[in-house]
Amino acid sequence: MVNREEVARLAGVSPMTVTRVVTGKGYVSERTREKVMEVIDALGYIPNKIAAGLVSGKSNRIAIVVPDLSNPYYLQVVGAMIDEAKNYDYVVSVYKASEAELPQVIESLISNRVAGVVNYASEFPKKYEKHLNDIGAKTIRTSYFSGEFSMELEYEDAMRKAIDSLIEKGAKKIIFIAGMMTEFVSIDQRVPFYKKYLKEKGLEVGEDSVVYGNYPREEAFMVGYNAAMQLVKSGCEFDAAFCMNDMMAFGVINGLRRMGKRVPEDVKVIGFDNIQMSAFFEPPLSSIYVDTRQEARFYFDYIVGNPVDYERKLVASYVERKSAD
Amino acid sequence: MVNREEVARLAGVSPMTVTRVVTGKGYVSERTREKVMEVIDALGYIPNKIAAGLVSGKSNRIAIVVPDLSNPYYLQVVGAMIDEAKNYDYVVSVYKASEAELPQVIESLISNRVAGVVNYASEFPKKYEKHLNDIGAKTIRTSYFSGEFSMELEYEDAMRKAIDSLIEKGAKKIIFIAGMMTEFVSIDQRVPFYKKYLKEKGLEVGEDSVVYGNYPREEAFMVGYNAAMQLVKSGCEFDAAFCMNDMMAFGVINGLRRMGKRVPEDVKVIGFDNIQMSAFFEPPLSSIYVDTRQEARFYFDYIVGNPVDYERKLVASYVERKSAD
DNA sequence: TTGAAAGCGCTAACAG
DNA sequence: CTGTTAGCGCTTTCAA
Repeated sequence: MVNREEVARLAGVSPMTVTRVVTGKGYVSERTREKVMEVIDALGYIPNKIAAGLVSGKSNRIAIVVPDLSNPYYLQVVGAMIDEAKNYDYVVSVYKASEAELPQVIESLISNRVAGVVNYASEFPKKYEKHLNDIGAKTIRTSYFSGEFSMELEYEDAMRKAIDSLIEKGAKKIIFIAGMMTEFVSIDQRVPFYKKYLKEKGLEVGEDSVVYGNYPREEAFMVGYNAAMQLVKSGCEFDAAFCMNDMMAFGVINGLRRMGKRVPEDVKVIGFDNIQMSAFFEPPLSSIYVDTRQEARFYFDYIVGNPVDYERKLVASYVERKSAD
Repeated sequence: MVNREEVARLAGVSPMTVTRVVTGKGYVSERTREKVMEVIDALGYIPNKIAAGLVSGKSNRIAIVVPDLSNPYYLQVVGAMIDEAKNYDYVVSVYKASEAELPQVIESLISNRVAGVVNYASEFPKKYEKHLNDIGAKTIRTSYFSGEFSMELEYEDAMRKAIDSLIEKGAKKIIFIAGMMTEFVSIDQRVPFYKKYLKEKGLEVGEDSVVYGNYPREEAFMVGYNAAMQLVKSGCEFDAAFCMNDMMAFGVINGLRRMGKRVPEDVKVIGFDNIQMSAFFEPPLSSIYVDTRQEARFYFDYIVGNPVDYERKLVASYVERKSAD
């Protein structure tokens, strides 16, 4: 493999000059730069970033850890991160990790000196806090779990609109299909707000109003599907369901259908995330969402240390479609 | 950041001994090993793989490059690769790259000394062949494009079954929605076989029998959606459609519906990949697929250099569901 | 079974 | 504007 030294020799300069040309840092005369570039092209020299990273202690890698690759929402975020990363010559790696696997993944990230970690999987193990700090990695727990990277997520307005609309259309018993284990949901602001607002509106909120589940250990779709079947079998008389994400909502709709219920006639369904498919599903799915591109941009600005001149706040919107009509 | 030297000092051994304990290579007495492990745990020492990689010239990273993150099929493969990777302590990074972006991505992979690249995006630029070879990276172009990593993909049997079934149910004009640009499809074996077998069966195969498109520049779903609308608008009298992948098929079904056609009554639709959703879509989608886990296993065996004692051949299956009934 | 020396390819810091 | 020196933290190789 051709290295800096070889380039330097052929170009008749010192290795350091080659570095200057390659990194674009420091002064190099136009003539020298051209000469060096020629040699680089001729030899097909590709700098070894491993070595560079060793010295500088930095890498240009950003990791994004998700619990469930079958959920298009994460991929939307990943996609947005990747697009954003191109502007800064960063590279995004995706990891799938359950809560149990997270430590192993984090350790690997530390070994590899990532520049930043966006973690949708679960809490960062406390144990690695110092390490992550030592290597200067910026950590972000997804906003759903109000993390160390503070960004305000304004869901309440959108949820209010959604619930108002359901009530207006005659909904009496609105279920929240959280689909996750209790511990997960407990850090999320949506369930508490749902309860609060329903009470405010004088609607019934019972023990059975929130359905927990096995997500992300199980795939969102299946969680929703099974939840809906269970719910109907148990004789619960609900006429609307909020789902923690769109994939879950698709599962719920299919589960309901399987049990002979019609959406939206018998049960109205609303999801979160507004993934692309939602507009095309049958029936088109109502959903609440925040702008993924924006979300990615926030994360990125934080990780690369861009000066932030805007308010760190994401406001959710409600999109009504046939599934809640 | 605590390093090998510090561990060595506290454990009263040489740095080299620490390395031996950490890597598990070379002889260390049980007593020494225990002592070292204690210090490692106490200090929370995490080896720096960047440095290790620099010396050894190897990494434990495998890259997988896809053209379209919104296509669940790729994610299924990615998921399978990740699961497989765990058995070998490898890490999988995912990259999204259009044909134009591929060189940049490959260059980055070379700079970072990846151990292997699974490339679904497009052809490897010839230019980097030598580099990839120099760093010992195993390259795999996806099997769809009969790549340098030879693995036989047996689609014909499944396609034959699918087409037979369509004909049996009265299909007269079967369209193939390739959805990709011509150059892409030209390396794929499916379109030629489709044409050949249709002729064999005495069915009409005209200019308009294969629909090309903008995938992966555009998302599969949208490509399918638009293709279906166009097709109907153009007055084409087709009664069945093969789609290059399931997401495209979903798009097609929704496009048809939009134009007032019923699936499967007016048009029968079959996809490729058999992603999880397909079983739950309305109507459930017929599909042709190969076993993703197996595919991932093959790739992995090749990359890590496992001895291969099985035939490198993947046989596709046809799953019939309501969309083609 | 353990240790010492050499160096991977690069950047940082300083000197010219 | 360009070069020199000194490592980054680890593995490889050889010697004890």
